[in-house]
Amino acid sequence: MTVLHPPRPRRDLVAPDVADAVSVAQLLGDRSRATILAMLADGPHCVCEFATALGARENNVSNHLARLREAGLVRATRHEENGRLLIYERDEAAVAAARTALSTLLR
Amino acid sequence: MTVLHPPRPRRDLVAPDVADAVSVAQLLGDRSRATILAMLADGPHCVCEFATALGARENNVSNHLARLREAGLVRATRHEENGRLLIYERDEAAVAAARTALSTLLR
DNA sequence: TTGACATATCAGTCCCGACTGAGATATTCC
DNA sequence: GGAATATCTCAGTCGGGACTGATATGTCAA
Repeated sequence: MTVLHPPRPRRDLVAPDVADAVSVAQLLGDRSRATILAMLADGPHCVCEFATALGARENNVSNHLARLREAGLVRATRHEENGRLLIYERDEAAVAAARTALSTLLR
Repeated sequence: MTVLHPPRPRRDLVAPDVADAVSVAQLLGDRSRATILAMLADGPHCVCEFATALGARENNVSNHLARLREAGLVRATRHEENGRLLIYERDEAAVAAARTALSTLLR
């Protein structure tokens, strides 16, 4: 398997734009946020469920959810019967876009 | 669109294992490493080509390549005609596994 | 209305990881 | 052999981001 490459390095290569994929990867690069997104794959959950599953404090989890919210990957609604609970669910369009960005980067 | 969720939070949820996807995401969460992987999508390159394309110093790029090497995503071989050059190429199997891990996380 | 529950916000601390500078190793050319 | 090129390694610095502690906001129940 011969490696094809000019004997003289090219100095005119331009770096592709990877900004979108990088910002998504930064979000997924934290265990708490990755776990949250994985748990949301099979339905919505409230903050305290993430906290107990992760063994993390709720304000900590809340911070991570804020990051995911600002990125548009999740959204929050109040529970209809128990209004104390904030129910988080994935924004499937945004998640699909994130998946595409990462897949494209590794294409 | 009604949110389905029990009025009492579940305390028995177990966090899924996301370790593989997280470590891949941590690698992609840096602009330099993401750019390197993207550039490698269309053929091998040497360190100095990444450095010029990124506007980064070569020892810096070398550090990022070491991280990618340790993760098994890339490998290095000497150039046949110009042995001073180290040619990096992607390990397509490892890249495919990384893509799968991320896609599964966002499934 | 008071208290408990669920979550958010904010300031402060701390640690990991990206970058720098310097020096070492490997290869080619003269 | 010695100079030049290409890359690596390592110690040190610095900033961003994750966590903590405390407090604020909103909701329900008695």
